[in-house]
Amino acid sequence: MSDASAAPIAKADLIEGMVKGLSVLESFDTERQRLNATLAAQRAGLSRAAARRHLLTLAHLGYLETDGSYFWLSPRVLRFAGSFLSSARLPRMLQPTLNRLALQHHASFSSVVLDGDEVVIVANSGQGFQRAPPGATRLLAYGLHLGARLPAFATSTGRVLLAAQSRVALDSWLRGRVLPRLTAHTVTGQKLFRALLAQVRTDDCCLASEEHELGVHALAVALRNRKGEAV
Amino acid sequence: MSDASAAPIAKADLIEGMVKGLSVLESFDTERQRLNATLAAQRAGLSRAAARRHLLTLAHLGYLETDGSYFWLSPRVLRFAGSFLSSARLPRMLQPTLNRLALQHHASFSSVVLDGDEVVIVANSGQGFQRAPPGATRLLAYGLHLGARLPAFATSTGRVLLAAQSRVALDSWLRGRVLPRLTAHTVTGQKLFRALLAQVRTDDCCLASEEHELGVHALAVALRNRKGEAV
DNA sequence: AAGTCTTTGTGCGATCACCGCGCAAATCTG
DNA sequence: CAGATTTGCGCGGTGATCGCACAAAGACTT
Repeated sequence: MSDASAAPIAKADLIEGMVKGLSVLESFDTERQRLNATLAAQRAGLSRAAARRHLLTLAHLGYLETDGSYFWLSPRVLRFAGSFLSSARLPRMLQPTLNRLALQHHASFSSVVLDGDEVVIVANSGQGFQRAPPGATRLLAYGLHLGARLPAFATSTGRVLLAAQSRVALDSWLRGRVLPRLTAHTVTGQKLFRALLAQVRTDDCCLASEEHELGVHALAVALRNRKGEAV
Repeated sequence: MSDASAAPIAKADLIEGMVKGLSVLESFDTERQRLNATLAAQRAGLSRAAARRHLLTLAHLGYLETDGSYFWLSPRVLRFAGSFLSSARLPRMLQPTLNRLALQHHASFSSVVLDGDEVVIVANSGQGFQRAPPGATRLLAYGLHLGARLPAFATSTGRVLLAAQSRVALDSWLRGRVLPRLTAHTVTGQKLFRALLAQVRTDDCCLASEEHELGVHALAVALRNRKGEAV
């Protein structure tokens, strides 16, 4: 979605079959993991017959598994993740460092990049160590696996990345965007948010306490290029 | 590829656009990470113009990034990995355990599943700890990130999974398969390999020493359902 | 248990999206 | 600077895809 129409390649000359197919594949998201043809159709926004054909094709190619009526993602989709992870130098270089940090501090560290409205975790280490310290507070709970996505504006890492954007890029990002109140502590007003980003720019780091989820505190610092680290 | 034609859904009624598109997306593999239109065309086996259109479409959808002539995977492909990881219970349940094991033993642990000829890493922990022990031998080197793929027959984990297959499934898997000699220690003969699997079945675990890569030793055990653990 | 209503699987014709060709522009090379 | 090679892209024909409609199966009601 978003604003790719502004790109110079807006020749509107796209392979429709693939657009539909990938939108079907994307309709398997975190909260809806098993779909039948009818559900996938309305999620992907196309007719039931078409959705069924696409599901069948994806299953045939091995990206989905099926019991005949329901479909779910197969491990084959990890092929893309594997290719990406081995190609992008960012996660490859950072992973050992993250592991060391996690080991030393008994906390979770992640590296994220911005993708549209959300941040994507591209490298990760440390969840599962929470039971080590006596507190046993289980800080970072679920869903922080690789590839997980969180709203950029409400996370410390996302704010660092947003603060690093150019003025115009940030303006277009904020244009018409609503900042939903995820918890009682979330900063929501655009004015307030801009001030917050300015603060992040001068501090070169960002602390977010329970703005995205209650009980979760996070601190992020920017890398010369880009990266975030979460506690 | 392979033999999916044996499936009951062999109605040969597939969405061709998506088949081509995904084969383009898959042509970005571990050893070829940046492609231009011409290269992608011959890798995916279609005409240059078609490949270009597919690349453009994928870039438009955000799965690829481009500088105008070359294309590479964007972090968005991790979306699928994220969805899969949050849907499959296997990696979700195992991750904390793997982390604990890695922390306690200063070694790497992975959980894998079988996908075609290869095993895919679905959960992982511990690489990067190699510098902790005095030896500093850096055992498990590169490429063992999530989604990485290794030939099943030459890895301890793959053999455990193969040994757990039914007789007929195993027969069809082995039919006409060549077991290339990856290192001087690789077991290659079909007869020998079958005997090896039988041994694995009785031992319920498998040790592989430098059969896939020199300097790498691995031990795998089966889970009630399925899983492997690598050192 | 039978009838009825909802949901799912699939064939068919019309439509239009895609393929490959070929040319022009750009880039590299000597 | 000219030749050789690669790349970008418009055009028309062709065949793949879409949505409809029907049939079968299941679910629910009374």
